[in-house]
Amino acid sequence: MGPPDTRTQILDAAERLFAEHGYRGASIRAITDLAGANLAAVGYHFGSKAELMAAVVRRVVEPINAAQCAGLDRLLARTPDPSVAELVEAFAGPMFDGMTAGDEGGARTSRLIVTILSDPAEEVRSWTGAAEATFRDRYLAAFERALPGLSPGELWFRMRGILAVTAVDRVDVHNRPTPDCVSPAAEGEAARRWAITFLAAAMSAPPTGAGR
Amino acid sequence: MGPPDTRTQILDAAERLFAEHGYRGASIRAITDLAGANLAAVGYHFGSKAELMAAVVRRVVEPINAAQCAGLDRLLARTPDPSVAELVEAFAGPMFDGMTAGDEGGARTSRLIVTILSDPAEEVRSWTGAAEATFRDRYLAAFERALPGLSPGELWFRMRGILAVTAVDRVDVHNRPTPDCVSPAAEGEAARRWAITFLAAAMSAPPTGAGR
DNA sequence: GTGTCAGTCATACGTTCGTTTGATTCAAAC
DNA sequence: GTTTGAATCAAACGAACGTATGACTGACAC
Repeated sequence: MGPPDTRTQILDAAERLFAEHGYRGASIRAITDLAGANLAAVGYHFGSKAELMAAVVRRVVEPINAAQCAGLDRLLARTPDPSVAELVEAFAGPMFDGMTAGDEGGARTSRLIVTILSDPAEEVRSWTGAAEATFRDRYLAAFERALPGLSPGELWFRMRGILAVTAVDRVDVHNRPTPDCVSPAAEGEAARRWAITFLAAAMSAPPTGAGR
Repeated sequence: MGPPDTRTQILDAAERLFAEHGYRGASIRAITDLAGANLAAVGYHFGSKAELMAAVVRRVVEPINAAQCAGLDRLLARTPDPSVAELVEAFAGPMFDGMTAGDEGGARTSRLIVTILSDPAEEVRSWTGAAEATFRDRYLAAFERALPGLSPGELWFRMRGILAVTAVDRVDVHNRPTPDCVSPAAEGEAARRWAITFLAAAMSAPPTGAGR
């Protein structure tokens, strides 16, 4: 409730500008201006622009990862063999939570995640906490049991498909949305249910035959 | 067979470096160095860096769009009501074609497309030819007929899901691929079939109920 | 020979970038 | 009152950027 400290205001401004203009496109001058802070504050509080980006990403990704992890725990505590739909909901659902406050229906956070995923800069790629790899493997194992007969390669492909849809599908990839359609980003709850439906069906598809 | 002219070599180098480092991350100095051309050649042949990017994108996207358009024509010439799987194949298939020569299994071109889709720079977004909007609406109408009962908003969401999966799913979104899995980007043909399976099932999902 | 012109070249300009520095502020500690 | 240390500030640094300029090259036309 107290006045937000400079560090937090810089994080907020950076999260917004990194999402809007990408890592390279957001200068620390623009960030500190938006935050109402001095140019040197980034160096003082974070060390460098790259470390600021890492802090921003950590703040966004960690709660999502924690929720994904907790969701799987909750699921496995109930049954050793969750359904595909349950696994999809537990994995993809958290990406839609906490994306509504101050965020245009999640579009901004989604764009930030896309920026992270697609930015080829080496410094941006070293964002993930150590926890990510372990719980991801746990999901992989759970999906593997729910989808017998699926090759490891195809399962891996499909898990990345979940990431792709949840992240990309909420930003305006087309510059001109069809006018007679409701803007998907405007309705966070609808997007969530659409995504779960879409992905549960996709994950449940029978294995691709080896033949042509 | 003749010696490639400077213009083409710059286009090749730019396509590669834009894909690897993004629009802002690839300097025209690095591009002209890789192309073995002079720094001023970009200005001479293309006018500016933005126009170079536009030329690169046009060269990559136009054959894909043409193939998507032709695929729909071929489909509609056979039957007025193609199946969802046929429509998915016609729409997503061309994104996997012509991505094998000189391109690491399509990963590089995919990354370039992701760069285009996700880069928030205004100048990058004005890439699409006028043809794109029209044939996209034709696909929209065809999917609408094949999927009665789907709201326009959800249909729109699903079509963007196709783009997300075909583009993102072939780049290494995770920095550490699970070691015991075949790298998906390495096998272009497998990725193509996996994507079609994945997306056909996803598109064919029943409409999301209005209820909670 | 002279003129023309597309292409290439070295070089420089002005801007913006990330980072660093050293002074300054100010509340708490003693 | 003095000291301390975290925090903020204006200012400057060198590097890299996109772009512009003017000279040079060589083939072709007349």
